[in-house]
Amino acid sequence: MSARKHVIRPATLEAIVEAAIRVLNANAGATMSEIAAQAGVGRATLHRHFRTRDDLIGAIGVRCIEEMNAAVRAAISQGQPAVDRLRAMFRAVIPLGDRYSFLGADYTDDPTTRQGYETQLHWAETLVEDLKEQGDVAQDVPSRWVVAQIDQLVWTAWNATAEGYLTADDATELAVRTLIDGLRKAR
Amino acid sequence: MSARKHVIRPATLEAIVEAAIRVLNANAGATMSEIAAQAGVGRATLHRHFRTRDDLIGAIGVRCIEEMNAAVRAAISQGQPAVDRLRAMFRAVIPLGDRYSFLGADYTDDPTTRQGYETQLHWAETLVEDLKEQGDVAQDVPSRWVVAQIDQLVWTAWNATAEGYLTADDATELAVRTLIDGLRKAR
DNA sequence: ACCATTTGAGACATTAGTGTCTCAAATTGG
DNA sequence: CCAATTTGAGACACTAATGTCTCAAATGGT
Repeated sequence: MSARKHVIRPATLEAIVEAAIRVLNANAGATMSEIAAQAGVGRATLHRHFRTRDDLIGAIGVRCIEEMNAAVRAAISQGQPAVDRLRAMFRAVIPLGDRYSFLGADYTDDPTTRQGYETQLHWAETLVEDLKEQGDVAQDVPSRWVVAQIDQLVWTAWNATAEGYLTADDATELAVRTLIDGLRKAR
Repeated sequence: MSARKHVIRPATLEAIVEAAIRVLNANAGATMSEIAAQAGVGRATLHRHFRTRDDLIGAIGVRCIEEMNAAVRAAISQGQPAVDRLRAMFRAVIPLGDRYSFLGADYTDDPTTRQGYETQLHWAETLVEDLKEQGDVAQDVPSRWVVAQIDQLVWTAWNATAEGYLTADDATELAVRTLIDGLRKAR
């Protein structure tokens, strides 16, 4: 990101970023041409505002992560019990699945992205600690396992809604239930 | 796969396949040169036995899937209760994680691969049906969700052992427990 | 309506990877 | 130990994508 002489037009920026997210989620190896075409923008314009492909990927990576962190922050309130925070987090993040799922595949080493990711991780870790304290998760389960499980559940839940066999709400409920109580039977 | 005039030497074939699996798991976009180098083999030899890159990927894809299916088949016996089959499957598959994890990323449309994948899926589906019948999984949970969960658990479990915070046995046990009973507390 | 500035289109050089080929050297089986 | 055949190394043509540049045309602010 950066433009010296050229100032990007907001509409152009918007078109590029949205197209890039859309296209890269469909195909992590998509080319600049494809992205430009989908954005309805000349390929040169892409390079004008994002010198290299990595710049572009880095920029939208940052955007997605911040979008996600913002959604989570907006969805939870401090006093809530841990399980409710977990549920709120799922509810906030699952609808965003189709926007940020490319982040896993198109790995970037951008420092800002990495930092945003650290924030998420840290947030998840404290959530897990709270879940343990309140007896929602057994103490003997490694926290890293729980965090990994939460990550995977978000992905599975997004997939389930994308494939259409669950609504976002049902997926949220099922994710919480799977993590805490398992699938044996409802309680 | 296929060689008209040249017959591949078993040692060469082995070196190539193993290197390809290793390298592609580390980096799904790895080049033929990298694979050849890692196999200690000339790049031309790669092309001699696998005309195109897709041929190579297809071939090792088939190999991995068959390896996996064989491991599962060997690990379970017919009369077993569903939960035990589930456990046996985890135990058999988790150690193979580092070999077949590239299959998800480096997507191939090879018909044989696809068929092997269908076999796995079908197998998993009947397992889930049996789990439901025996009351290990609630009837109201969509089977696709359960299958997806199992898939994810294999991956998470492999990851956990790769990162070293769980032994293969502990990961197996935890995976079963997570799926059936959830993480609230041991029973 | 004008002027400054961004944009689109296309030409261009560059790079990286693929796939083919040839020939000398190494390996294997008999 | 010899003959047949695979292998390695390098040259080669080809393709696809990246990134740069220029200039005419569209756009937006005033």
